[in-house]
Amino acid sequence: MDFEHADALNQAIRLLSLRHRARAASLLAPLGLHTGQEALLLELDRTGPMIQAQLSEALGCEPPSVTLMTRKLEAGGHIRRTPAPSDKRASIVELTDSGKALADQVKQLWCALAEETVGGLPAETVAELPGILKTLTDNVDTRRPTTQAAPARSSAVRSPSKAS
Amino acid sequence: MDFEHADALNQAIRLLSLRHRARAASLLAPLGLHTGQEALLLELDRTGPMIQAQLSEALGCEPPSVTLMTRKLEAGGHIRRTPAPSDKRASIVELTDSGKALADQVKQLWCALAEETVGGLPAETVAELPGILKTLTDNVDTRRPTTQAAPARSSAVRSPSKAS
DNA sequence: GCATAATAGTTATGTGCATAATCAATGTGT
DNA sequence: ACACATTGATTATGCACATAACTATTATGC
Repeated sequence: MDFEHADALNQAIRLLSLRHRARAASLLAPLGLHTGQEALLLELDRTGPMIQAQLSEALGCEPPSVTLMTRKLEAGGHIRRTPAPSDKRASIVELTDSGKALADQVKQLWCALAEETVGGLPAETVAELPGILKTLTDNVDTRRPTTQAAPARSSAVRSPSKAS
Repeated sequence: MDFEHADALNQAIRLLSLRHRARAASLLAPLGLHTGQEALLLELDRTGPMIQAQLSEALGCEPPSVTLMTRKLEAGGHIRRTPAPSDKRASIVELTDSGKALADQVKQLWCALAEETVGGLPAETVAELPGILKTLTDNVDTRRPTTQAAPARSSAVRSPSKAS
C-alpha cells in the first residue's frame, strides 16, 4: 500500500477518534460525565456487579485507568465499591440508583449519537459497519492473544472467533 | 436505532480508537515519538513550513495541544520554530533535517500500520473505507460550521433542532 | 489617532489513557 | 510448610487531548 492511501486511512481513524470523542463529550457533559465513564456505566448496567479486573477487560483499558475512573464515579455517587468476600484483594463495583438512572440517560444519548454518526450512509453500509470496525480493531489489538503465533504475513487470519 | 445497535457502533469506534492508537504508539516508540506527534511531522512534510494556527487546523486539535507538541518536538530536535517576519505573533514551524528523516521513517510505519489494520478485509471495502470514515467524522464534527448545504442527505435529518 | 475587536500563542488546569513500580492477597510447586 | 509466581488494586509519572483565562500583536471602526 502506498503512503497516500495508508495516510488517508490512518488519519481518518485518528480524526474519527478525536471528533467522535469530542461529540460524545459535549453530549455527556450535561450529565456531568466525561468520555470513557459512560462505557463503564453501560458495562455495569449490562453485566451487573463485577470486579475492577473484569471491568478493565470489558472496557479494554488498563487497571490504573479503571482505578481512577471508578474513584471519580464513586465520588459522584454513581457507583459503589464494596470489598469482595471471596477475595480480599478485589472490590466489587456496582451501580447505585443514581448510576442506574444515569445509565438510562446515557443510553438515550448513545442512540442519538449513533444515528448522528451514520447519518447519510446507506443502510447496508450502516449494517456492516460494526463488523468492519471490529475487524480493524482486532487486527491491531495487542491485548488479545492474536489467535495464532504463526509467522503468516498479511494472510487472511480470519479465526472462527466464538463469542466470549 | 435501538440501543443494542447504537452501542455496538459507538463502542466499536471507541475500541478502534484505543487499539489503533495503542498499536501506533508501539510502532512509534522506537523512534522516540508519541502518537499525535507523527501527524504533526507528516503534515509539515506534506505541506512545508507553516504557522501553528495552520497546524492546529490541519491536525484537528486545539492550539494549546499544538503548543505542547511543538515544544516537545523542538526539544527533540525534529522541528524548528522561527518568528514570522510578517506577523510578530506567529511562529513558523518547519522540519529540521532530523525531522525530515524521521518523517520518512514514519511514512514506512504508516504504510505497515494501514496494511495491518485492514488485513483480511475485501479490497473493495478497503477502498471505500476512508470515505466512510470521513463521512462519520464529518457527521460528528463540531469544529467546522456544518458547511454542508445538504445536497443529498438521504435519511434522517428529522431533528435539525437540538436532539435532546 | 485611538479605542476596540480579532487573532497567534501561551499558561493553568483537568480528563482519559498508558507504563512502571509497589503492596496485599491468592495460588502453586516441591 | 514455605518459597515463589500470579493476580487485584493502587500510586507515580507522562502524554495527547480539552477548555478557560491571559498576553501580545494585528486589524478595524470612528
